[in-house]
Amino acid sequence: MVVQGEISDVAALLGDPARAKMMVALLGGKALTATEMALEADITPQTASGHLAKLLARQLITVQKQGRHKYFQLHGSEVAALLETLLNLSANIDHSTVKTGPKDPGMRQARVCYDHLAGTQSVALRDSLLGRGILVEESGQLALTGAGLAWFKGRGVDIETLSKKPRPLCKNCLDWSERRHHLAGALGAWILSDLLEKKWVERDLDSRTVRFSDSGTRQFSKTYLEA
Amino acid sequence: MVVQGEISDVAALLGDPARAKMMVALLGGKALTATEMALEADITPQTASGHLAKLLARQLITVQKQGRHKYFQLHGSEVAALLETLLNLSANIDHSTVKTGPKDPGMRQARVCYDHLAGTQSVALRDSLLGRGILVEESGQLALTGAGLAWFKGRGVDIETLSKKPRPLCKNCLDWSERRHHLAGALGAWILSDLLEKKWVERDLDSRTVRFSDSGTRQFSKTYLEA
DNA sequence: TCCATACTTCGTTCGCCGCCGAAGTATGCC
DNA sequence: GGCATACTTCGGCGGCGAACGAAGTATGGA
Repeated sequence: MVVQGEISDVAALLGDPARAKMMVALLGGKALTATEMALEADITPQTASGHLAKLLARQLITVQKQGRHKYFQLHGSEVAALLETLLNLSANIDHSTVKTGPKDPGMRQARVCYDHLAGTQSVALRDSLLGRGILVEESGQLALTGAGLAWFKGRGVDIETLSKKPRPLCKNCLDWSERRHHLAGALGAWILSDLLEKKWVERDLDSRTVRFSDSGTRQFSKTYLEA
Repeated sequence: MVVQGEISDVAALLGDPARAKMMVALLGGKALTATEMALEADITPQTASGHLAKLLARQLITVQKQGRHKYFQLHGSEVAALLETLLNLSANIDHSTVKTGPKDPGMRQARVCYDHLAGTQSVALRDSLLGRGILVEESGQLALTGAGLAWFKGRGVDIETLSKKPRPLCKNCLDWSERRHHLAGALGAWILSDLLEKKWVERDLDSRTVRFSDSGTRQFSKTYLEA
């Protein structure tokens, strides 16, 4: 009996189309039930149940039981990062002819990437923050400047608390559709939750798409995009 | 016929134990021939040939033909990063009881991680550079300081040239055996090649292990580890 | 020219695993 | 209690694909 975890075991779990679909569905960040994921992957609940048991055994996902429902989530951002890497690598194939990313224009424009925003809007956001000296990029790494610290504090962000988390504050994340970096990390996560709380954007019920309201677009643009 | 690359296709390639072994063998950074990899994975050459064709089709590896030999390598550091992530995730399983990393003490101490150094020595290296103000870490991101720039220039590193490459200069890379970060990126790669060129370390012929010579240990310690 | 070596292609076997139907357990609502 | 819903377990079917033997194609050296 093999005790040591083999790299092929983990990869094989993601190598099944149904399981992969289920995992990508979880990339949306929402906790999903077993039946929801079964629908997502076009399989019966009992098949999904088997898959979920395997994913749990390898600790790629976590469960929370709530009455007769079981809510599944990705096991931390490490697993999410693995999925992102896979998405980018699989999109890279034959990059001369194949259009990258989703076809849905709404999803191209703005979608959830585990816990932060992705899509054209989010690439524009990163560009703007860099252009205004709120963020700097040094040898491929993002960092908050002193001016940026003040700026975010003025917007009500508790940077000290965010910094204490065991994850980078700012992080580049390669955008699946845009092929450019957008802002991830604790700060990226904060911005998304802030947008949701302020109701500038609204999550689609059954996809990763997020929709900007009319006033949300205006306010987002004024706050984050205009110099 | 599916044109768009599916994430499960890539994962499935790494999901086969034989193929996974072949890919991990390439993590050593050396180009290998088909038969060498067949030996590594305990399969016959014709089976390996089939695997390699599939890996090539998905552009996870590259070939270079040289006479009757074919030399295979990983297709860039993106693929290497994917393998690293998988290694770490699979080692994470049952972390309460399972010893992580390799059993070979030499390999624990120093080994090659695609193009840079890994193992206890390399973790010590990063700690020392941070402690001496040559590198700084800001919200999980490594960066070279002004003092560090001067220090590396004094050691003959052409930082300008290194910075021009489309990859981060300094990068944290989670160490498989140590579970702590070591130094990766263009600078990490430069240090390894410098150690090899100066003959302070020598690569093992058929593993990822690198061995420090007696004088190499002394000089490495004096140069990089002592304040 | 002849042989050895490196790699590939083809055909066959065989085991694993994803899948569903049917039946079983837990939970909540009326 | 009775019924619906969510999830699980079991058993058997079916197909994909990894593996090797055998034979075929390049390359290099004697």
